[in-house]
Amino acid sequence: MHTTIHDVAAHAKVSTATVSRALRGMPHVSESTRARVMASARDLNYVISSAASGLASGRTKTIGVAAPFMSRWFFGEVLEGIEDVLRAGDMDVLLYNIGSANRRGRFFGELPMRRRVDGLIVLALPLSSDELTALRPLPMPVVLVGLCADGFSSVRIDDISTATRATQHLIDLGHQRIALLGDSRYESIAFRNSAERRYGYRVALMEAGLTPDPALDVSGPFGLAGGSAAMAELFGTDNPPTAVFAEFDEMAYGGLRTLRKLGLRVPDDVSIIGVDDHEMADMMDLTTMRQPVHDQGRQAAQLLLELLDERRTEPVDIVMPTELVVRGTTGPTRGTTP
Amino acid sequence: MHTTIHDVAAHAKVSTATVSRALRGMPHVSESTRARVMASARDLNYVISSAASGLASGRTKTIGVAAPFMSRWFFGEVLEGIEDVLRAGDMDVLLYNIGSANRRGRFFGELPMRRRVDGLIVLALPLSSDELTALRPLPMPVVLVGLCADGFSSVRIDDISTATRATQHLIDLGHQRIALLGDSRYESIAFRNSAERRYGYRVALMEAGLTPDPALDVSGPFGLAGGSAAMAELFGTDNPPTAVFAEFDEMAYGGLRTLRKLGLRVPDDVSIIGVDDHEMADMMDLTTMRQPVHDQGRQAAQLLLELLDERRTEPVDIVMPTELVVRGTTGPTRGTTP
DNA sequence: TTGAAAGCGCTAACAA
DNA sequence: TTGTTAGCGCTTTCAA
Repeated sequence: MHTTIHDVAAHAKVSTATVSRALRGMPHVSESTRARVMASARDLNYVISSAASGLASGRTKTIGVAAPFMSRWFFGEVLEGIEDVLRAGDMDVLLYNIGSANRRGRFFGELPMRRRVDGLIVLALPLSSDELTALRPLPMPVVLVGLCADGFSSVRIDDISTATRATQHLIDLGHQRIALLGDSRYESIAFRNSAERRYGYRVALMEAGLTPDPALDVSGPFGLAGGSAAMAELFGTDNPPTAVFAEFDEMAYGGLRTLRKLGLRVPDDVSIIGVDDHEMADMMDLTTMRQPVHDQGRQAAQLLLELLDERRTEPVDIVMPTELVVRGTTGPTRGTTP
Repeated sequence: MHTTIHDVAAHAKVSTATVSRALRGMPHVSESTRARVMASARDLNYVISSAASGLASGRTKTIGVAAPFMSRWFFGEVLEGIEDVLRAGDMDVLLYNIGSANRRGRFFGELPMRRRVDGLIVLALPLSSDELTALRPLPMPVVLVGLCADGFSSVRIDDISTATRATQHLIDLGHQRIALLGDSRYESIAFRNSAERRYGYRVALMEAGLTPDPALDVSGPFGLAGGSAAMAELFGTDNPPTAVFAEFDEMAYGGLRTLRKLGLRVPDDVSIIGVDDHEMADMMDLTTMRQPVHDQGRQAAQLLLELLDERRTEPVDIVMPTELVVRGTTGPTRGTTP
């Protein structure tokens, strides 16, 4: 059927043990033997059986990536970064979509990846403490992306200071009534990103001597529609804001649509700033806090590789920088600038 | 270390063969035995070793998904559909990013997925005939998404008629000078989507008695920037079009940006239509030909499962419907409507 | 530096 | 319906 290590061994006139050693680049194989083995492998079009190799060695050369969605920009970018680094490290990537409550329950309840992967990357998922507890005894390195938790390695941005700087940008432009447009989905289990961005927003207000107005704190389900609805809520009141900090660019887009429909001009009537520097932000001329997304994926994968070969043994929390990108959706208030 | 099938067998007081049968839902196991085995497995927190199972059975319960990018909207949507169906069929998804020439060469040259997966889905990738030839002898079912080729199963839309209908929509509005804004990347190896969309555009023009003007056939690399540049090229001439058919929504967005920068109004000065109904199309108020993306992923996975358990043995070419979605970027020409 | 041989944890005949 | 047993194709001692 398939060429096996035996075929290669016979062809190269060595034992299967030597083939195994030669092909994996292990020491104590003479150069001439190694060359002969590699040539045989190539000639016979040999591919290792990962099942056999995994069974014998206990290593799968595969890492799992778990995420609550696959179709969102953030995921694709991070995944690409992860795949890049892992493939270069000769690892495969196995996907776990744990978007639905069902899937998610199974994933943390049964931990079906246990014998399937050598390591795990968990993506931008708000984790309950039960879920973290489930993950802790896993006999493999785990890296979180977009969040952090005690005892786990992680790669993320500083959501608090990012939100503070975004809000500060609006304050610097003279705005006083600044709304928060947030993601409502995970309020119950305290989605860190969202909770921290909200916190950072409040910090900026307080530092400027402004009092957060609960009426200016609105949220909707993540995405364009949620942003759209939340913005409509803000402008359904008689004392709307002059500026809005949206927790995610994609929600800002939805907000922009609502503003346009209401006939409000941006930034003349309302300023808006997001977070991400999403691929369409430039197109939408959206002022935003840029975060390195692709690189977070690369870093996470790199970290996992280091954890795997024990170049690193202690968990680390890698915080990547964010950057204010000023575009056309933020400007001075009408009130303060003549 | 880990609980194995032996532990479960001992605990349930049966042989490992019976455990294997019971857990896999095979026939000829008494209900009481099956229940006992399942209880033991649960009690012992047993997870099968896919390596051992794969080695013994020859099946990996994994399918590979190869794509030239991970970070694009189309990929994420399709992937989500694929993952959904496969996970329900108890299959894992392994990722192969073959975006770079390097990766791509290795993938088709070595076929590293040979012993790793039971089936393969190839995504929206223009395949050279050499690459198709490399794929053909694979001893596993292969399903193509977004393209089709002799002897392979596929799921796609009819690019030709989709382009024809898009162009027809512009013609119906009275336009005569209609440009094509295309993807230049794969011209050399005849990227089907692009080539067929271009062909469909020409068909519509000819049928309407219009002569395709080479000056109105522009292209740039896929994406916002490419669309932007191609549109600039169109309006750098002294006889620009009154309407533009963009092969992809994402290129239409880029085109829209250029039009806005040039101070041209849409649709008063220029109409534009895309293909996809990308997630932002509604936001951008873009008229487009909608294609079912998530569903193409689901269908492809479904097809693969059927091929795997031999409910289906012959390749099929599934063509999914597209639909004109009229929004605000297309309207009558100024010339023809007073 | 190389080889012989004992598993790794399952599945699949075959037998009972 | 259940058990026995021989592999599946590697890796990894241990010896040579």
